[in-house]
Amino acid sequence: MTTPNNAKSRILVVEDEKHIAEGIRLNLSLLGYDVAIARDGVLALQQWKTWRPDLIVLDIMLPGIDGFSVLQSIRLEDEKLPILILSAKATADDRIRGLTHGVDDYLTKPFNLEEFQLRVERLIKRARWSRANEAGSDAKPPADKVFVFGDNRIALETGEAHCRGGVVRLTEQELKLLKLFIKHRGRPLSRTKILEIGWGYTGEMTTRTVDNFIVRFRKYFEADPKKPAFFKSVRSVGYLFDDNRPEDNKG
Amino acid sequence: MTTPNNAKSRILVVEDEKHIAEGIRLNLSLLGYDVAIARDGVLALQQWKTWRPDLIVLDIMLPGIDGFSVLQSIRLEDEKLPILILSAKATADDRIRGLTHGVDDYLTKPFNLEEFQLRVERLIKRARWSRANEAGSDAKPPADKVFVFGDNRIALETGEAHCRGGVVRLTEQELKLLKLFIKHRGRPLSRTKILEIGWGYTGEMTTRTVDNFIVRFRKYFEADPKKPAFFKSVRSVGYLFDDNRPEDNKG
DNA sequence: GGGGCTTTTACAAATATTTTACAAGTGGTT
DNA sequence: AACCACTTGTAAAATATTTGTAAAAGCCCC
Repeated sequence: MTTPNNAKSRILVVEDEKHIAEGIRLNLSLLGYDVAIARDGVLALQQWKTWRPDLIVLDIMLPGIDGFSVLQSIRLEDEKLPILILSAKATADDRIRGLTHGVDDYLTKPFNLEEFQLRVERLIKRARWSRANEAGSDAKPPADKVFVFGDNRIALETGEAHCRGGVVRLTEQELKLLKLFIKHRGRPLSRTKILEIGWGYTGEMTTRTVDNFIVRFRKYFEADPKKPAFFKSVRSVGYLFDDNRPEDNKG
Repeated sequence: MTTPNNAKSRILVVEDEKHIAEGIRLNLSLLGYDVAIARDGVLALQQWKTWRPDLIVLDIMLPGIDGFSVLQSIRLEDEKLPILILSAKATADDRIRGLTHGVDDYLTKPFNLEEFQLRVERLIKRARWSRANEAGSDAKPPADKVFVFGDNRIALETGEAHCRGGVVRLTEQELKLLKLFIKHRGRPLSRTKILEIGWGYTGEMTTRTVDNFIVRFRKYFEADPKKPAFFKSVRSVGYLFDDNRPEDNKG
């Protein structure tokens, strides 16, 4: 499967046997990764520091500093960087030793190439998910003080809502829920999620609480509560707050 | 404000051999996890739905629906939930099959207990990192996955389908089935498999349910529903979703 | 103890899914 | 080509599930 890579992920291969290293490099390159090779532990650490790879494929048997030391050294500074160990021997004890030190995956040589590729892809994918929030991405600024949609104007600080029909003072819970919807505007929110975030409930529960709030919101803010334009329900999921912004300047 | 996320992590163990299951439960409990056991595939899916575990330990050989169907069924709805496979046999092919379907880790029975524990902890830890940004605090994952075929555009996250004839909001079941087809595009899917993965049914059954969904899909997405270009039927087998992609790169 | 919320309860209404029933299609065999 | 034994397509009826809503019951704070 071709991955639509915006930025190629970087993989550092630490392996002293040149032909193996090159083989791996070739393969990962074909998968669309940016690959670098380090032939010993010192170079590995150096590369890791300067090049900041997204994944490290690490041979355990290395000249000089051995793989485990490299591993531990890295883990002192980066807890999350995915590391996949390649090893000739692999007793349970070896694997345990690796896992204890924060290895993510463990393959024994000779390994099946396809399996290797799949494992690499999986690790990279997971790391991406993790990293998503790290950089803060381009989160929509959740509106400063006043949020406007349709004919409605809501002062998020004070909870004063100007809508068709006059001014309403929103209650605390209403405001909380409304903020939640605003934050997630444009995508469906499951009832469970809503209850979890807004109420701290957990697990399965049946309550019509949320629905009642929705009813109220629709009364306040919808031109025709029977045909909601903003607070739409998504059957068997929950609700979707859709502020029909004329132009959604994305990105 | 701060979400009440102090709760113990939940682990669902899917395993039919009672003494193994209990052994695992005991061990994981001692590590401080909340453990539940499901003795077959159907129960597993049920538990997963209602209990929302943070990790699933899945035996492949199960009575009724097999582990892979359970796996696939879950992956249709949750891409990220960490899943660790336990299996008696473990050829490279088995592992590849698992990894292809989004398995996170693969252990062969009999396994070393300590290794098992370490792997579980690692998976849980990583999943926590990933989950941090989910909906808990801020922001939204940047990319919506959109699948395109013919004149149709389907937002897989929200279930909004743009097709000839306008936009349709797909129902849960439609979406689930559609994802299943997309995942298996180009390959025929037997009715039985479809029912197993998409519905959790097991055994022999006669129902026209699937066909009805197909009818609907064809109505939504086919230029000429009578001569389907995408949702083809394969006589005496089932259906085949064929997105006529110009080129399917990758060998 | 009253007033203003919030949550639960209890149905009615809306919508989705599954079954039923039958028409239509397919392939193989004479 | 006509027949048979299936298999698939489809609509409509029957079920099942999910939402909408009001009214009753709980809570909490003066």
